[in-house]
Amino acid sequence: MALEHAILVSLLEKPGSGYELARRFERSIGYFWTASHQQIYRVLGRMEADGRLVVREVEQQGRPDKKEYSVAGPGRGALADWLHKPIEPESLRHDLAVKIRGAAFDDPAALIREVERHRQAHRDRLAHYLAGEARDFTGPEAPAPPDAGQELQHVVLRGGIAYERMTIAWLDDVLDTLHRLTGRAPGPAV
Amino acid sequence: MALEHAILVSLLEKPGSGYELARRFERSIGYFWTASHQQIYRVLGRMEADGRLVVREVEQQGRPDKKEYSVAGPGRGALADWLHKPIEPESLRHDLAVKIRGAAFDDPAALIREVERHRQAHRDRLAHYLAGEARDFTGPEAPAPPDAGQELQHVVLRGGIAYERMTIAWLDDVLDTLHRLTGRAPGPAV
DNA sequence: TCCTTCTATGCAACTCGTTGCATAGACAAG
DNA sequence: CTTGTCTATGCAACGAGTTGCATAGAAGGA
Repeated sequence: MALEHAILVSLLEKPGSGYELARRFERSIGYFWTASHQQIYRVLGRMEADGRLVVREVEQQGRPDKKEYSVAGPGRGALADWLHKPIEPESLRHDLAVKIRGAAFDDPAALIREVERHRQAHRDRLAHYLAGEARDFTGPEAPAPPDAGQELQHVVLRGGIAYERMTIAWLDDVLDTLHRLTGRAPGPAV
Repeated sequence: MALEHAILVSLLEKPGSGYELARRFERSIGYFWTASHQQIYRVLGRMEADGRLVVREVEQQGRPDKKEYSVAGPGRGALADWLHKPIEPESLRHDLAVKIRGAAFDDPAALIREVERHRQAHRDRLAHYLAGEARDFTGPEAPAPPDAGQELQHVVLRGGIAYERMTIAWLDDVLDTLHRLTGRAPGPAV
C-alpha cells in the first residue's frame, strides 16, 4: 500500500486537496509513483476515516471550494513504521520489452515506429526533469544552502534523470538491433 | 493485461506447464515482467477457456503429471493485435524513492542500511544477468550466428543489465547523500 | 446561448495482483 | 516412518489499480 505512504510524504511536504495531489502525481511525485485522481480520492477518504489525515474545508474565489488535507499524528506514525520496515527490491514491469521479445513471432520492422515513439517520450521526460532540476536545485534561483528535504528530493530526481538517460541509450540499442534484423531478414523471422 | 501477452510470448518460445512458466518468470521473462504462480494458473485457465491456448496432459516419471500449454491460432492472433497497437510509455513505481523522500521527516541515517541492502540485491541481479549473457549470447557455447529471436532476447537482456548498472550507480549517489546529511545534521531534519 | 476548458469531487464496476491456505505425488534423509 | 523438499495445481479473500461515468461552479470564446 505504498500509495498511502506516497500521499503522506507529499502532504507532509505541503498540505493540499485531492485535486492538487493528483497534479503533483503528474509531476514531482510522479517521477517515481503514479496515481489517478479516483484512486487518490478513495485513499484520502479512507485515510481520513482512519484518523491519519485531517481535512479542512477551504472556500475559494473564482473556483469551487476544496478540501485541504494534512497529516495527523497517527499518519505520521504510520509513515515512520513503514520507513523502518524493510521492503523488497522492486521488480520491473516493462511492456515494451515483452513486445520486443514478441517481435520474433511477428514483423520486427513493424516495431521500429513504436520504439521510436517511446524514445521520444523518454527524451521529453528527460528534458522536463532537467528543466525542473535547473529550476529547483542547480540554477541561480535555487536555495543555497539546501536543507535535508531538498537534498533528498534532488537525489531522487537525479535517479529519474539517470533512468531516462539509460532508457534512451537502450532504445537506441534496440533500434540498431531492429534495423540490423530488418536489413538482414526482411519480414517475419521465426 | 500484459501478463497474457508475456505468457503468449513465453509459450511461443517454448510450450510448458504453469509450474514451468512460474519458474521462467523468476528468471528470463522475469527480467521485465513478474508474476506469481497463482496469477499464472488463473490466467492460463482463462486463456484456455477462451481458446487462445491448448492444453495437453503429460504423464511423467518420478514427478506428478503436468498440463502442457501451447499457443493456439486465436492466441497468436491476439498477440499480433497487441503488438500492432501502440502502448503508453510505462511510468515508474519505485517504493524506495518514496522512502528516500520520506526520510526528510524521519531519520535519514536509519535509511542507510535499507539502501545498502537494495544495492546488494541489484549487484546480485547484475551478476546473474551477466552470467546468463555469457552462457547464452557472448560465451563460447553461444550459438553463432544467432537468429532473430536470440538477437531480440539479447537486446532485452542488455536492457536489464543497463538498468541494474544504472540503479547501482544511483544507489551509490543516494548513499553519498545520506552520509553527507548524517554527518552534517545528525538526527531528524525537518 | 451554447460549447469548451479548468477546477474540484466522487461512485460503480471491473480487472489485476497479492496473501494465505490446501492438496498431492515422488523421493531422500534421518 | 516421519519429516522435509521439490514438483505440480489450485481456491478464496482481499487490496490495488483502471475505466467509464456523473456532477457542478466559474470563466472565456463562438
